[in-house]
Amino acid sequence: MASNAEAAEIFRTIADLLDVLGEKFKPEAYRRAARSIESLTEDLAAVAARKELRAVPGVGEAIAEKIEEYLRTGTVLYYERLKREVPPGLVELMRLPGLGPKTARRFWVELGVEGPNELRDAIAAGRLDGMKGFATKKIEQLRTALATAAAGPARRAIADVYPVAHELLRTIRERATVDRVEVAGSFRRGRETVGDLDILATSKDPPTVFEAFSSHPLVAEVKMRGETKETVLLSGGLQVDLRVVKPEEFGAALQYFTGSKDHNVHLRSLARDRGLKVNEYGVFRGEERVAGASEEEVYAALGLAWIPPELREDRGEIEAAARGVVPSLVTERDLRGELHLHLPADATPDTVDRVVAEAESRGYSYLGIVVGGVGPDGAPWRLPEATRSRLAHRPSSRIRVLGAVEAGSTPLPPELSSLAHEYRIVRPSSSGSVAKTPVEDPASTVLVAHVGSAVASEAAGLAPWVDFARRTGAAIEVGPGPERLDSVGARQVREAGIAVHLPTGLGGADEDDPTRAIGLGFARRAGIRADGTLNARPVEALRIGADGPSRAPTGRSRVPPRGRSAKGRPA
DNA sequence: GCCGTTTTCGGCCCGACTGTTTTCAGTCG
Repeated sequence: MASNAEAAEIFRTIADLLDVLGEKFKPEAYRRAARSIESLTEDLAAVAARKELRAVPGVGEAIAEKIEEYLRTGTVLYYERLKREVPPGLVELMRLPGLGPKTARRFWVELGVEGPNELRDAIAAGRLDGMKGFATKKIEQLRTALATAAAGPARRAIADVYPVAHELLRTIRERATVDRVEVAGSFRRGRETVGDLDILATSKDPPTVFEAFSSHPLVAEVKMRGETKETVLLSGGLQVDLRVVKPEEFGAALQYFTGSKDHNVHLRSLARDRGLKVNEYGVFRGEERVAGASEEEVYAALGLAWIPPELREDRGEIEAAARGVVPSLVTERDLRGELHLHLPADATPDTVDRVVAEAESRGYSYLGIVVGGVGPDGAPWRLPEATRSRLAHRPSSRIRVLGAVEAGSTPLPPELSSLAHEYRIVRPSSSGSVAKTPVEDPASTVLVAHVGSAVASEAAGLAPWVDFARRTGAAIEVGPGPERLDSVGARQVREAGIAVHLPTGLGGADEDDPTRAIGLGFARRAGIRADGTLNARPVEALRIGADGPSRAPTGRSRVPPRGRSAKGRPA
């Protein structure tokens, strides 16, 4: 079964194999194509059918042909040939830390070593002794690399890393003399996974920053320490880089270390064309620094509007910024409420008061609380009577509370019922009464939550949900966790003209709860704006079937079909 | 192998750090 992920993997392996063979520029070309293919929102076969493969960034004539060959036959002859030519173990060797293509090739050619096990044997037999460039320290380094090779997955979910990142930031701020501290890298770009953390600081007293950082209890090992940079491993194995730069360099450094690599490469070649040079210290014309203190300044020096980190993937954002048409993405300030709040099963009236107060303090104007539905065991459930009563008879506040009823109220279309958990119906507590029975009016379906992990990750799996949302006017939820949409799914939804719902993390356990920030990041990576976000709309614009059919015409006239709002405007 | 409001050929980001070097190559991000 052909898939984008498999095609990307083939091209990535081709790149590795070409690396071992000593090719200079081809490997990067294949890697770039692999990255592009991975981030596509539709299946390669569909792109190929429209004859638009060449429009994918990094895909030219040769790679387009190989993609077509893959779609036709399930493999690529060039790839098969390379695999016969180069022992597969060499790719594994290259993935060891500190061991790159040049060294892997030398081991292969000079020692006949074809993989990690043979390298281990060669070291034990002393066959590296006397080899040029390999003294005791280097050999020791290889030994540890081989011993720790069977480590966990290289990239981690951003939700797992988020609390760690904030803990480190907090410690540095409290215990060192710093002016600014930020996390850069793919964390700042809001990617679904991060390989490591890049922390950036400015300080009048850099040693105190390194000291506060490396003495943190989470730090297990200092791997490397220079004058401006330190690399450590946390006890969980996560690598964290800390750099301390001068204030006048902070913007340039933040830009540089936020990436992505493709974005930076593009930016630098643009700079070269204009007689400028960009590095992590600033933008330079000859010896003269023309920008560097802020990111805005750096982009402006290149004739570009500032680009939000989430868009920096070299997918056309630089061209857009050159024309001054960077989309204004949804922000935290745009959110006006929450439509998918679960209270604990034993929620008391006090619980209700607390979340309402929290929503009020955030400046929200509505709160959709799930009052009943079908539980995980398939049985119907409801909030306790006292709690529902509290929802219905609250002291007055600016917050309008809506009662939400989960799946089982309106039949799921047959093609979805096996896939997913639920979609949602929200109904206002107008006249003070929270809905006690499911609403059957299809006009009141406002939200699809939990499309499920298998669905969220594949374009084809999401298609029935997109159709469903189009028919019913529902929005689809984006955010962390296996059952919400990631940024790739979110982009597909936006391109279909469907709105998203962003979780707010209301009632979350602590302030480091990453739900809201991560959901926003995914949505922003997908290019979603406030007008494509259901819970950025005023309560009057939600499609809530409150007062029966008589209100329908008015309701419809006030509520733009969701399909139109996110579409039809330049993204 | 890709790409192009200076190019269809000749470029392809750039600096820090390490280990091994007596001036630098390899790796990494």
